[in-house]
Amino acid sequence: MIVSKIRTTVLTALEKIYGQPFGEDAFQVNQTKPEFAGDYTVVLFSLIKALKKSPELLGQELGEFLVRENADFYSEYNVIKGFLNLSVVDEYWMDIITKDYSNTCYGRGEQKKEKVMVEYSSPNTNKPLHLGHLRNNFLGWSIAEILKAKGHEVIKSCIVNDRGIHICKSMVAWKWFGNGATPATQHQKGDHFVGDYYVRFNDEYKKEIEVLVSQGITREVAEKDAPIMKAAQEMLVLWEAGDPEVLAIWTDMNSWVYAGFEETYKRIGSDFDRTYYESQTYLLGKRMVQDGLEKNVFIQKEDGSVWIDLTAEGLDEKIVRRRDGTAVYITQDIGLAVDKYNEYKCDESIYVVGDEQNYHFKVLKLICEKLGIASAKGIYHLSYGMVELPSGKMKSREGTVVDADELIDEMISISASHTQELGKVKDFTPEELKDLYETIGMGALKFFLLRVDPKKKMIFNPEESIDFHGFTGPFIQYTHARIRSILRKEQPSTESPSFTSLLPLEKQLIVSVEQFESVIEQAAAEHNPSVLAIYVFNLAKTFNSFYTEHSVTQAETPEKKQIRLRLCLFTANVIRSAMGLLGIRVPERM
RNA sequence: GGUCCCGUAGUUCAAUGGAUAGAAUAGAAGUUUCCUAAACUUUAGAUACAGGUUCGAUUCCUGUCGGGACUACCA
Repeated sequence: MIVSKIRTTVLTALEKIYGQPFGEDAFQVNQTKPEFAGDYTVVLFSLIKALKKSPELLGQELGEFLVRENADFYSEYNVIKGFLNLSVVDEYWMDIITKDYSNTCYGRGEQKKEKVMVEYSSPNTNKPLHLGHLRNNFLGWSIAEILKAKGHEVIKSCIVNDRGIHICKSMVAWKWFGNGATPATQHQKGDHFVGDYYVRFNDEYKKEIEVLVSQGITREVAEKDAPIMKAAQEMLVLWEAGDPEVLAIWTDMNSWVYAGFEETYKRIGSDFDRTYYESQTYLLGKRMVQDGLEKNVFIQKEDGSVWIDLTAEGLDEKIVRRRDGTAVYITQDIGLAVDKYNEYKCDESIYVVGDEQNYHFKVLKLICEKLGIASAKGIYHLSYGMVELPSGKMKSREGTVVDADELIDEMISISASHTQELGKVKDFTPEELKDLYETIGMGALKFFLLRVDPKKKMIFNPEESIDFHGFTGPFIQYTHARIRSILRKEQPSTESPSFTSLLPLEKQLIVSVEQFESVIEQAAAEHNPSVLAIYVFNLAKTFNSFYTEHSVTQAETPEKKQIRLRLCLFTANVIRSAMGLLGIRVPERM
């Protein structure tokens, strides 16, 4: 990577000129702003105290030394205030083009020893997926791929939250109001079918509370005593006791949901190496609670409920087992952490879960540490912001959600109508068209959700459809299609072209292409796919400027043509590769 | 009440303490006998407010105002 090469030469120079060693991060190396001459810039301010030099003098001495001692690498320098701008010789860039223009694995790292688990998606089996889940799925999948590209061994996992009081809620509603209906009888996708009963439960629950309140009961008591809520709680106890009738309903309803999920996962490209089920991890969790009780990590209250006291850590008391002996959410997460470690012994275990659960994961990590679970220190909560509507948070219970299946359908149909309007692919077969519409529609959707820093909450306005122009997936896909169109006409020859100096836009393009490796590194280190999205957009933009300004097939000279053909192939490879890390396909034509 | 997060162009997003705060979109004006105009070029437009730290603050600290999350025997 060029930045580390520059860093090394500067460190060597500082040592040789001033006899002072500096650390790796003693100064910054940035790309030079376009309004100044140079490729990369060394920021000198951080060095002036230690060297007792003015920034201008330091810059002059350093620049002069670098250009003299590394004449095969630096061509010239200039100093403006505390900024040393360095130009790299064209031969260096030509060399990269010659060496890697057809390398489809360009920028990917060496195999490392680290083993990482990425848990993502983690659906509840009581409702269909919505836009928030899509952000989770796209992020988790992308981060796993980015870590693979960095060279890590990655296991994608999924915990299905298939038990618990929330599942019992939809089960009770189905039992009371379903009259034996099934997705087949209602011609409905299974996850949507079950989700409707979850909503029905909450509607009935609210009604019951109002009735009780009107009878003079306080709201707090009413919320506890509402018959439908009691029924759900009783059902959970029966479920944990293995009651055959309850288990039968549970098995049926879950299988309906799974069928629905499978369809959606297939469309969005989510896949898992290992799927865990909460119904199988909660027992281990309960054993760990028992274990912790004996170790005095947990305390039991008079009513039988079990807690952990985290007030010394600045947190509260947290329940880990209910009064009636049933497991809560965190109980199974403790069991799962143990399970995962025993099975894979990963160095790091990443949980892709929304930031509303920051507290939960703080607690989980603390509990695991206190219980002496080996994997505790490797637990990393990749906390992402919620997707909100202009009116605020989406709530499944209140039906204010953007349904994943509907949104995907809409994106694909918009991409179809755009494509038809432009009429560039009239010779495509119906199958090819279907594939193209999906590639573009999903590309727009995935890019939309991944281009934003995961940590930040984002706003989605359902009134305005997701864009297909500008900073979008289709913009980049289109750039790729244009390049492929050139390459269908002509391929770069395998003979090395003779050296020609690079024009500014050619230079800009190869500089951008070269950054791919360091961008992967940054994305992996920050667990942040958005840096890749921003990068690949800028690369495409740079290519489009180049494309408008310079003809490839009609280049000024045969040498120029060869260089440009290579730049085209190189750029197309990096675009495909970068988009691949975001889970987005790029078409040959569009 | 306690803990934490966020306030950047009309809008949606950028900016490891660094140069004149970048993009996209919406607005205005242009570009197609020439490799795909889902493109390109030009233009106008923003750091909530008040202090502090320093060579330098969107970034760090304090306060004010505004918004949000968590603090469930929900998951």
